[in-house]
Amino acid sequence: MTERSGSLSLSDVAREAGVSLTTASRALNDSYGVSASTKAKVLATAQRLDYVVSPDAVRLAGGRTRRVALVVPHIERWFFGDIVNGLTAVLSSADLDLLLYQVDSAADRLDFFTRLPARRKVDAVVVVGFPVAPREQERLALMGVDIVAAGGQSADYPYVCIDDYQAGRQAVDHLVELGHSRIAMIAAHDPDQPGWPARSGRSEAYVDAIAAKGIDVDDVLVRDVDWGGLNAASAMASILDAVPDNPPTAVFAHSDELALGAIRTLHRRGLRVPEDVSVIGIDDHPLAELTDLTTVHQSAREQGRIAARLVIEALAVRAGAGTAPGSVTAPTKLLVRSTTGAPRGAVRRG
Amino acid sequence: MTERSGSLSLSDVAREAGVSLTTASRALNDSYGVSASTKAKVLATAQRLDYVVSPDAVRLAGGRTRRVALVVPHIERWFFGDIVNGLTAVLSSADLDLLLYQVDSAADRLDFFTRLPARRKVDAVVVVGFPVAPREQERLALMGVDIVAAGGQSADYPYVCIDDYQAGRQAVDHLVELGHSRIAMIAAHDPDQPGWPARSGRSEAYVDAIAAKGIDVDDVLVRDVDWGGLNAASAMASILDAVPDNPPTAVFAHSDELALGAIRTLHRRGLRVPEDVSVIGIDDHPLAELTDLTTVHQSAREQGRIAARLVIEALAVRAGAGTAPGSVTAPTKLLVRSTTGAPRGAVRRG
DNA sequence: CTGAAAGCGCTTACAG
DNA sequence: CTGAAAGCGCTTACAG
Repeated sequence: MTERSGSLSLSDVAREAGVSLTTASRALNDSYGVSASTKAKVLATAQRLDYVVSPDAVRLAGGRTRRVALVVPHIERWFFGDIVNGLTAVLSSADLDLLLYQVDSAADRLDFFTRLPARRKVDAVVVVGFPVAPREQERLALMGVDIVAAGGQSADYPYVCIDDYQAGRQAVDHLVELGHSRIAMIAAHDPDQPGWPARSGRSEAYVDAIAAKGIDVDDVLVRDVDWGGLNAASAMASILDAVPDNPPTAVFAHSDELALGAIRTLHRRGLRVPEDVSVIGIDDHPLAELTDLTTVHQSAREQGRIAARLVIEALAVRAGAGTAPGSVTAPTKLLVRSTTGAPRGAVRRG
Repeated sequence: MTERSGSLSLSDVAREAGVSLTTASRALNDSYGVSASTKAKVLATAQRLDYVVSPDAVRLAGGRTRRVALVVPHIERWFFGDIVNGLTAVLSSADLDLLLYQVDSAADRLDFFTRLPARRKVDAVVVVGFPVAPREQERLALMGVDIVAAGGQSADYPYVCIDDYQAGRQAVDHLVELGHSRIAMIAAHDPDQPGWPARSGRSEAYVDAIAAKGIDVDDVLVRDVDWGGLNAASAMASILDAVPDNPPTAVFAHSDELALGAIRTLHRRGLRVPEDVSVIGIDDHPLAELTDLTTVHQSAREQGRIAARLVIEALAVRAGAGTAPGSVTAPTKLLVRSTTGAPRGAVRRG
């Protein structure tokens, strides 16, 4: 029952500094109407006493909570984990706490969106990796919290994400430039997050890049799978089985994990990478370096950091400072390693 | 400024139910001294009105926050991410919120341990993957919060983790039983988390398993590296270079990522796995399945779930119910896939 | 079993 | 520029 372990309150600071509670509060909050000298005195006292504000009291009294909710699916996956990593780093340096809500399934989402709004627990929410449905947007709007999207766009919220079409072009154009014309694609989608439109940018890029070469897309070379390396492995096998006499010379996978799955199947079928088949992914997953996978790099961590900054800016605006945050598109970059090369024919020609 | 978006308070429920604020509070909190009928009436009213308690008010008034802090390093790594996944799943079903604190460096830790205690923001803290130093234990004790350790033991806190020695024995014994006697080991440690003693259990197991066969450990076959596949790749190269005429016939890596790094070097040196060298890891990382890696399986997610239950039990005890949580050792299991086999000699003998 | 009252630590009109 | 006072939504002695 040793509840209060020595932590002192604002009134302690006020008394010690010789001012009223009101003034102490204003000084600490940079409110208007406090002389410079008084403010300095209060700040110094607070510092000396190691005073730390009680977020709960602030919230109850109508102030900000200094808490932000992070709504994220599949936190165990590299991309999301790295976003969280970057996010927490800058959020904590701004003295903001992070409430984590994992929403893998549709049920989780419903639960989150119906529960959070009940009592405002946070000042802002960061939605990672999935689009917010119209009804969910309404609930969020009702709360009056600031919202930021990371790893994708959503509604009109400020966002940070890569340009999926651009990333796709970087990957497929690389294959095309190498001389490939028979290029397979393994596209991914998350069955629990239907309607995520961004991913399709990668598919559009594939179609365009190939069309630019005057070739029609051969649907038999395209597979759409649930997320996961194993599914990609099956998809690759399925493609190979469908065109035994005329296999693709290259594979564009929507992600590195998918690419790794495809490579596994290729190896099992006795095909060499890249001699027989080139493979490229997107992400630059930590394992991509370990497996010498050619890929299109993106930094999830940096996107997390940017999302945090977007939140901080939005909070500042609300507090009457700064300007509304603008969305940012994170850069992507082709990283040629050892899983792509010129197709056989091209080599022979040399 | 539309602050309160229709969320109603306990007094609304009390009025509606025709009881006092006090009684309403007691009914909702299962406190003693409320007739069954009154309690039922209050509960029904609260339900009907969609009442949700304000955690901040509760906390301020001296109640519980229903928040738990998770202190975890490297959340982007599979093991930690999966622990978080399991943890959030059961915590949220118990209506507990999770505050995430990432502590990768020593500076992060200092920051966390000095800041959190200032104002109790949580009822419990789950420490994942690193030991709590004595001074940190003191700060935590001062807060009067419940503490649970996951992914390792720490002080006298209830914990959930695997038996590292046991896991190590399962891995090395497998190699020994296959007929290997020249077994290398790539051990890992996190430079940012010195003093984590659990890992050494894996090393002890290596020594014992080999000694049990009457063989002395050859230090030239052992490397201790910073966490990460690339470091393991270098370590493997270093081992091979050290004993060019008498290379190991098997490698025991402390984790799957390390094992994958070792395999990469083996392949680059033209060595086949498992024909020339067997490799085994520990974890059963998602990629282990994709790479057919033989390993010792452990479920990080399950450990996360168990940690959450430990927290819930501890909170119940504090509320006067249930019994103190007991620590649990999560099971591990050898999973033979395709990276281990009998050594050449043994094969020839057959 | 039930209720009136004080208090948790702040912020914010409202008056100087 | 500064302060006394009310109130945020709860819990918990203290009295019935």
